[in-house]
Amino acid sequence: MKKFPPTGSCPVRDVLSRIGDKWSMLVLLTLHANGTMRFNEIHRSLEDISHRMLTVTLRMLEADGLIAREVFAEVPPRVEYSLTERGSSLLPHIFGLVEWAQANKASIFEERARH
Amino acid sequence: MKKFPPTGSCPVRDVLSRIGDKWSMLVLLTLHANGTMRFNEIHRSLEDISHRMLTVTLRMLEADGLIAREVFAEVPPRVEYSLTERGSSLLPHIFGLVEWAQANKASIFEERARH
DNA sequence: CGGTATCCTTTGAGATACTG
DNA sequence: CAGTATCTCAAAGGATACCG
Repeated sequence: MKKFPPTGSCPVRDVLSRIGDKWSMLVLLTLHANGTMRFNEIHRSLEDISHRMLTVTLRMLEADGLIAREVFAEVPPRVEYSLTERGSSLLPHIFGLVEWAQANKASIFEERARH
Repeated sequence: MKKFPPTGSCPVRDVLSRIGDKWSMLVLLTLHANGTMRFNEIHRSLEDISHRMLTVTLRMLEADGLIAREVFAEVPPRVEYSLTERGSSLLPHIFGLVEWAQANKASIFEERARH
């Protein structure tokens, strides 16, 4: 029988658990859709993310090398975020999920209603 | 600017948040790898999932029509789980993510170490 | 503007015990 | 064997206030 070891010993589970959090995919999607964006642009694009969680999520994505952060020494300050190569390489797979969800959402909601 | 509306109004976010939880993908993966499985087989396959969370996850996947649950009226009881058509149709996209994670895990861990 | 820091609430999830 | 119920705790995440 094929087994799936605990998170601590499985790098794949580790990596996927990071992008599988509440906000990471959405940040990646909006950066892909809109190109380089400033902090508050991303904030407005996602609407219901809190200030704090946007910072946390951006830091995570940056630490994993999925997005790039560029600070401009201006007043008022300007910080721009964009997808890295690695971040871009992940996006087709996210789109795969999104398209599947779009194609299946109707029947899934029907199914739930029966339960 | 392209926007990404809140979960309550976005069916895609809703659907993806269900399979993006801690265990759903792993259950789907093990059912795909091993075919029809009993409750305790899945439990052993995942190793670190709790009894309770396995039940909860299975109920969710069943409610969304991604897995099928068949109860046999025997003593001791036997319950078998298997992927549905819809569940199977999701798997290629999960594999896309897994392969991406496998290909990128090494450089991601390096990147994290620098931060 | 783009953050940090703090506090507080909500959710996720494990442990344990009990049941048909 | 395959659950359900309860209890508990840790982690995620929101609100708010303050800072360079």
